[in-house]
Amino acid sequence: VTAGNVFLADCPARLAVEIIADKWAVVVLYGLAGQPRRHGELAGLIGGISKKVLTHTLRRLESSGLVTRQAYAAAPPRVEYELTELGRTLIDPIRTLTRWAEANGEAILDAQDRYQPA
Amino acid sequence: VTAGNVFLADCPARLAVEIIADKWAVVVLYGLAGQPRRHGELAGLIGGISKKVLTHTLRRLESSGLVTRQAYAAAPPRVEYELTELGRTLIDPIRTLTRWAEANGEAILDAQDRYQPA
DNA sequence: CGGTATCCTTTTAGATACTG
DNA sequence: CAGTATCTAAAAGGATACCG
Repeated sequence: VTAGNVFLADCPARLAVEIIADKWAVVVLYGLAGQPRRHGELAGLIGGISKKVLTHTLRRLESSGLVTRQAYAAAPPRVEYELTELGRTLIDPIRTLTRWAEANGEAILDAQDRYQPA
Repeated sequence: VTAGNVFLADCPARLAVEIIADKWAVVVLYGLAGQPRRHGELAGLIGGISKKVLTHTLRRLESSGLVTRQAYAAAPPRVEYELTELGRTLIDPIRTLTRWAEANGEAILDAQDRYQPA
């Protein structure tokens, strides 16, 4: 539900954007692209994310139908997270974004260095 | 700087993603797509954003080289915000994302309704 | 290993009032 | 109109310890 090209409050598109407009969510989804991953494996790949936040992020993605959680009864425990069909459809848009980021990250850092508040 | 398809901490792509992985930043950029906009005009289009947060978001986008701010000396004041060349290159990736959101927003809402914590 | 629980600090954001 | 200042509430996130 958009007017022209601008979001209106409370439209579905805006709600969905709120889900993915999250630093950790994007990084976690990207980490799950291609193959299922275990909790600790994801933490290692991402770097700098605490267990608490990773778990919380995964739960939120799970509750939104983007990720599945599969626990295998064993000692030590083994839990695998995997993108759902819906989650996989998000990877392309994310890749578009990360390609942009890789191409323009330096430009942004340069701009930040040069920026003088008026 | 990525290993396989996963972000490593502190790479430029990750930093750039942090800039755009922000609810308000995405919405504001989208609001500026197509034409320059005044402060109050943006606030009205977006809905539910306070002046303080809108100003802060615009400053951050400005400091990252994505938006320019042009103040015209007059009474009452007139300030226009416009995407930079760099900012305009971000609109396509954002559109890809919002198209996904519009197509899948309902599916996410449904999943959230059905979700039962294990 | 994959969590939870607790504590604490930082960040984010809303409301309101005021200014050039 | 566009913004700043102040205050406050709420959310996010890190650290650490503990549990099945």
